[in-house]
Amino acid sequence: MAALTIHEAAQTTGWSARMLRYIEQLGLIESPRSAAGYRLYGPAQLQRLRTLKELLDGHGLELGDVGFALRLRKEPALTEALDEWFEATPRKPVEIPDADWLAFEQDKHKSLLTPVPTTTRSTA
Amino acid sequence: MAALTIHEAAQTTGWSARMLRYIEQLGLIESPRSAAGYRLYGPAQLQRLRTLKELLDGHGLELGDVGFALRLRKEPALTEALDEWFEATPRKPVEIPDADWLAFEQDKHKSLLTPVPTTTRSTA
DNA sequence: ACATGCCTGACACATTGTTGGTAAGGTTGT
DNA sequence: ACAACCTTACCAACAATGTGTCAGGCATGT
Repeated sequence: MAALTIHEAAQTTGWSARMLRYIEQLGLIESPRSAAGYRLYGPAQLQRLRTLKELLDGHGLELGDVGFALRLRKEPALTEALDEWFEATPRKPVEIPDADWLAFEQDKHKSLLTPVPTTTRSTA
Repeated sequence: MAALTIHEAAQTTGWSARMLRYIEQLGLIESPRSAAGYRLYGPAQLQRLRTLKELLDGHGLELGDVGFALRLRKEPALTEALDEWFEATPRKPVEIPDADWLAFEQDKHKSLLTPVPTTTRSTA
């Protein structure tokens, strides 16, 4: 038998079988299946599982984070939307020194502030 | 006093004041402070808050996801590490001149040659 | 000065994510 | 045939998120 079963793979990688299934469910590592549907872990999968662990440990990540990173790779539109949002940063454009930035901000307020009617606050 | 206070900003953006502080705590939107430490929300921040809401709704994200995206921008090493992991695709691992790997491949083929398994395979 | 509003913390609660365990049923090797 | 192992699905326990609220202490406007 060249490939390992899930419990064997768990043994050698340090994950639990439960987590191996969970990782697959997150779309992070898909193992081939036998004709009967058994997961088969080959060297590639084992390597990936081990490096995944290092990745998490080394950078303080969680599986969900890697899952999100995967989503970013699969959905360029999402990456783009995030890029756009991050670029609309409230930080000053590098060319404008602090004082000018503040003046700029305040000036902007006078013209286009409050797109919503009265700021009536009903005390909660 | 050109900028809005936190409750006013909450009012116009649809977030709660509590969430505005939470968002700041996550490092997503930092508002300038008055001399006494009051948060001051200018047009830039308000815009950012509104688009943040759209971003979350439109893509089914959570604040933590955006926080993680921020981390990716601040830590190129992290992005690189993830790139590396994702590129280590299970099809062609690094370079394993291992007989085991070939054996695994053959086994995989053998498995794939077998027709539909006897298990109750409901074609979802 | 007083009423109101902001600040930081902290406690609380619902929801969700993570991880383990167990049960019912098919598969495999001896 | 039988023991051992896999699969999916479900329940449970515990941690993390998201969100409200309240308390004690300054700040601000009238």
